[in-house]
Amino acid sequence: MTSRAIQDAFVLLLLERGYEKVSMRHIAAVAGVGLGTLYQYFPGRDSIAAVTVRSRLRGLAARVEEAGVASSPRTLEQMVHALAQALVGTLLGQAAEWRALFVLERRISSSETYRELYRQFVHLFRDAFASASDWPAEFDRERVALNAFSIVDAIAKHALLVQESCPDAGQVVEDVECAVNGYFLLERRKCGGARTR
Amino acid sequence: MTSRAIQDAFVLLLLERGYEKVSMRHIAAVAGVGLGTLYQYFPGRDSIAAVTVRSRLRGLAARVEEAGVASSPRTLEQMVHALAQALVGTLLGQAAEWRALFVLERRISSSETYRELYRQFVHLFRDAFASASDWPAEFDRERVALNAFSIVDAIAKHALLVQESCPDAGQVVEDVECAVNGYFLLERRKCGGARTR
Amino acid sequence: MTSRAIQDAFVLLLLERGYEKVSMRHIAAVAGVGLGTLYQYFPGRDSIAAVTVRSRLRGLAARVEEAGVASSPRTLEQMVHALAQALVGTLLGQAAEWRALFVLERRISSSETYRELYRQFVHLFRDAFASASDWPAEFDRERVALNAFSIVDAIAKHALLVQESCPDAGQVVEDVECAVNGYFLLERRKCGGARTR
Amino acid sequence: MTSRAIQDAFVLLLLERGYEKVSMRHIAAVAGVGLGTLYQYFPGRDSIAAVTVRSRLRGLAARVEEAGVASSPRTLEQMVHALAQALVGTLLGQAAEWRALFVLERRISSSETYRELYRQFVHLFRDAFASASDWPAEFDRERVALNAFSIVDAIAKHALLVQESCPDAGQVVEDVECAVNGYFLLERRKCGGARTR
DNA sequence: AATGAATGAGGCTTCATTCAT
DNA sequence: CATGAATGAAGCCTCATTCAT
Repeated sequence: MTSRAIQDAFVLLLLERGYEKVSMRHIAAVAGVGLGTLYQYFPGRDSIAAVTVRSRLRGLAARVEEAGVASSPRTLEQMVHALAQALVGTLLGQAAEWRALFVLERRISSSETYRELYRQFVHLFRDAFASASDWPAEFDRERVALNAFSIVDAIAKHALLVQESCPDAGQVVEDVECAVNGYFLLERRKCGGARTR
Repeated sequence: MTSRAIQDAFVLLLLERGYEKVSMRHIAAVAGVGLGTLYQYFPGRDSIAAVTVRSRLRGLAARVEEAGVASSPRTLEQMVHALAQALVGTLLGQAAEWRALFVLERRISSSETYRELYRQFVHLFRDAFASASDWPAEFDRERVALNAFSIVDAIAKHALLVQESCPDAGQVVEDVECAVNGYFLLERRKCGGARTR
Repeated sequence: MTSRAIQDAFVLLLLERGYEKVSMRHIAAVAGVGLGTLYQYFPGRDSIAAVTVRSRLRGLAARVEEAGVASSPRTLEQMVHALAQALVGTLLGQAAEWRALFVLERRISSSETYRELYRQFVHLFRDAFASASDWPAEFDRERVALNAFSIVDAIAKHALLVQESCPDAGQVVEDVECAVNGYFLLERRKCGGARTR
Repeated sequence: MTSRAIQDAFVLLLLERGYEKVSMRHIAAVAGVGLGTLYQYFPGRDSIAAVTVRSRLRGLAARVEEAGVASSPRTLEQMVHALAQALVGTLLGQAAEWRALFVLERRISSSETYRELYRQFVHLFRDAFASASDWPAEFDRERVALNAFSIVDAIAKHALLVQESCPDAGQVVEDVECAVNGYFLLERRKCGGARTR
């Protein structure tokens, strides 16, 4: 599809030259379409950036959601592993591209837009966790999912943005699992303690 | 001084608008000088960025060095605390500014330039550590200083670049101390083990 | 055509203001196109000058060539007259313009470019002369054409560049014919002498 | 003298870079004075050009005048030779410089200024000729001197401006003498004819 | 008198966007 | 729908000139 070709061209050039040096002519040339065609699909330059970022993030969310949906019931730990694997694996698999997209996102989205996006991922985590066979009924689903996602997001973005050379995905997944499971443990204790007191 | 006013204006605009959207006319206006004056002090736009970043980093180095120099003798742990306090305190005290400068630096300096800068900080750490009262004579000064600085740098930049809202400086300093002192402990053990064997 | 309009505007302004004072905005305004349009047709300011000069010279060559081509056979003297008439007539007909173009050409073309251009005119003369009914078979075509063209060029450019007020074209043509025919006479004598010896 | 140093610097740069690319900073640097100093001696950039050209031409006139003044009486032919020798010798001795100055003069002087300058040379010739021992009393001094100078000027400028490589001064002087003496001959005949009729 | 820091007009060029085909 | 020629705002930079020291 043409819109997809345009977005792919944009991402390619974003990596090669940085956002401010990606011109509409470049995009059109790489996408293999006419200059005017860009304006048939997008109202302007910034829009290509915004739509591309959002579209890629939707794709990321879809992959993570898919990993969280399973026919057979799973434990919470298995679920954490599956989600972490999907998220971290996808990001580090195309590290440079995702790095560029996240940096760009910081630049173009308002904090409002950003919150909305964040919430989507949190809901996704929430639903996945809730489907786990051993999800503690006493957990505040919204709050726990938010915290869990924050942890995953922090570690993954750190791996992506800070380290010069890309770290090993397996290691990062392990770190994520460790941190999230540790968090769940503490949450359980809090709940239990509150109850038994 | 005029050069300083220009650099200050540049940093201000860098924070407000991002590098690519900082125009020479903007800088001149904010610095309160004529457009041509910019070109009396800097050969061009990129140069303002480069000199500003380097100058700020030299200032940072000076503050850290100052913190490492003391009339009374100090233990290694005290020295680590002093250096970490100075570095982290300075960075997080103006977090947004330093974030912007580090991001910009990634974009404009060659890896060569970057290495040179890194080395300066390592030497600074090396000399400070060597002046500690309990610096282990058996340590390889160069290597140990390099590793110690890398740890500090990693944790500080993480705090600066990754986290959305600025973390508490005291907490970050604690983390840094913990990590560096732990590293020293392991180094000592290695050396001791090697000797007793 | 737009490219032609730009070149015409350039020549007009070249006459009025001199090369260095012809700005892109002036050209655009006089050509009746937008500023950006200039850069659709030419990569930059110098290119407009270069292309314009070359294009006019090609036009000149075309007119001279046309004058040299005739259905009915002609004597060498008639051919010299026809070529001289075409060349001198064209140059002096728009003396100021050609003066400016030649001065500009001196400034922008490398000697290499200049030689290439010169050669084209020489070839043109060579072919025209060779088609004359009484062209001496014993003439070295290349060399004789080169010398003949050099004579014509010298006299024509003198008339164009040196004299303040434009001289009479008829007079200049006469001078040219006289010089070239004289040259042919001497060449014939040399060849004849060589043969009879 | 400072003014002279400035003019010399200007001429040097004029030869190297062409008028439009000679900047005030360049001139100041080459002249070894401060930028502001230029404005103490000349009201502006164009003035440096104008004064320099005029000054050099005055120098030229002085040399020619000197050649025309002699203690011992001389024939008209000797006078022609002396003047031609001085004029052509000076011009071709520094051909590149004079070429640049004459081209520049064309660009900056109004036709009024030019006429004034021309007249000075004509008067100079007039007085020199009048001092010749065999100056024909019946000659109209003004008119004859004007024509004679025009001839000299035309041939000398031709030699200077048109020819790529500098021609031999001796040859040019010979040409000049021949042309001027021929002119005098015809003038004498006219006068004589008018008288005998 | 000499200096050069400061100035801003003006030149070249790029590029997002429009619009007629 | 698709195209790309045309446009002009806006950016970078140079340089003649001024003026306080």
